[in-house]
Amino acid sequence: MQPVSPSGYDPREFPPFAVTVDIVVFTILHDALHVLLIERGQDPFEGCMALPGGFVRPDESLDEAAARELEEETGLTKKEAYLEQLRTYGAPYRDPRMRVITSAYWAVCSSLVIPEAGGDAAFALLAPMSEIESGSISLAFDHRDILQDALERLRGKLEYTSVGARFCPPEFTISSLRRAYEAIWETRLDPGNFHRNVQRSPSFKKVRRKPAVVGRKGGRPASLWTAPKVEPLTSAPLARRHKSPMRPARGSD
Amino acid sequence: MQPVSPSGYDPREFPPFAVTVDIVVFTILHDALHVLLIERGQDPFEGCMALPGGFVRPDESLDEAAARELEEETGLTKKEAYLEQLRTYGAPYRDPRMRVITSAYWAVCSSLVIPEAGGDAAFALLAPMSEIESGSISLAFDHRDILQDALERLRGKLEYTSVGARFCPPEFTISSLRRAYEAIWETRLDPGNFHRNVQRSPSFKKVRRKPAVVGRKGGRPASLWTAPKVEPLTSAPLARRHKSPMRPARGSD
DNA sequence: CCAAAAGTGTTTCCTTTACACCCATGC
DNA sequence: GCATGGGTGTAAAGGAAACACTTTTGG
Repeated sequence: MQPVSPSGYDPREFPPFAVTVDIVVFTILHDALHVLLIERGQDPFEGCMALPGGFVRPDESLDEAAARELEEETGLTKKEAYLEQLRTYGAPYRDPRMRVITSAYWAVCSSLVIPEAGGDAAFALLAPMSEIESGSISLAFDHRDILQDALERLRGKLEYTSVGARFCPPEFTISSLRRAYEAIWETRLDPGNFHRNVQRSPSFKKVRRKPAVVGRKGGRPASLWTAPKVEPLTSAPLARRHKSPMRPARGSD
Repeated sequence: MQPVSPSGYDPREFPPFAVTVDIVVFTILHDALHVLLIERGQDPFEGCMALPGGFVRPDESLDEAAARELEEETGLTKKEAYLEQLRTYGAPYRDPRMRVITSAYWAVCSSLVIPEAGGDAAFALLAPMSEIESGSISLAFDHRDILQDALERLRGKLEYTSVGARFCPPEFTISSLRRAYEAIWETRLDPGNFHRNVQRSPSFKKVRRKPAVVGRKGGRPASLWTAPKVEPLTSAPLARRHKSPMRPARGSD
């Protein structure tokens, strides 16, 4: 039989791989970055937490599989969440049962309703990213690595793109966007400078002034803004990511 | 049978995927960015050019497969080339024969000896990236997309990391590094400012002064430098990537 | 000597930063 | 009024860009 690939191998000679997608779903809760985890009720890593995910079907692309799994596990559609491939993990024994490679994706959403656990079905929770980094949560497979890589990617993209806006509802205030940045970078940002940079950025548009949400304590009502799409920021970043963990801002803290 | 994954599927129910790696090997030739391509002699896309690559074996990780294929096709080891995963491409019919997903990698090397084509064996060539972008080369599968994504990643990483040094031999002059930047970004950079930025960067170390290569026409001999590892640039980037395609520099040209 | 490339100094300009201050609202 | 957060002004500090100039070689 003739070889059918440039490297001289016939695909049919090769043992099958299972291909999955795993999704890191980020959201902000109580001014802290959280990720969606699901408790495994089955054999490998039973009782550990794992990223939501599942097998890629024969008729769908990786992106489609990720979008489908995201919707199945959270109800979020492509309109409601940002979704991007992170990287693919393929160590030979990352799944002890068989050869599985997984394309990890990361998603950003502004709010997430967690289905309540019913009976012994897998239950889901939003875990603070800080608890994952501190190692106090047991994670299945190589999901700790994936989460670490996803966090790194998120923190980087926050600086150079408008993806941060996806942590906020479609119409949001500049200060709520700033609080998302502060949560993700674990830093404090100057409100005045941040405000100016959002104003100047062509990625953000002001919408009609409107009395904001109910639970306000006082203070001037904020204008609402939108970010029509996630795109690289031309002109200046909204804020700069610093190496040093915390930078004090003026005023009270 | 019990479901064995959080999403309730048994891996054994799923049709097999073939998994390959494809590698974008970048190098500088005649002050222009080139990539290694191989002519396909077989069925799908016969006569088109394709990225080097091959099937992932059952006992190796994706990174190992990429490193092995790189060595098989170019002779380059991990010491001699930088190698990094780009992303994974998995459209259902990207290979018309069967379901194949491919993890694309990109590599950077300072020099590359192309094995001469023998008989009707697949022959390799270094193609200028400009010719690929202009569309004058027929590429197999989705390899044009992969090359475009790889170029974008390379251009970005050039700004924030020391990966550009891998286009130069282990010991190199600052001006040869600058010429690599100029080739990849298709721009001109100020020699004085670039020099100062390399000097200041902790990622670069000056080695003993040495009379440089033979084919020199005159001019003060340059010091040699090394970049021990590819890492994010602290302090300032060596140069800034501009949106506008060409920026004139002082002096002739 | 001159030409050419390496490397340094310096000025100008622009961005970022820090923070003072005013604005608009709830209580 | 007063507290609170929204939003603007601005001066000082820092860094990048442009380019003049010095250094060191080959011919």
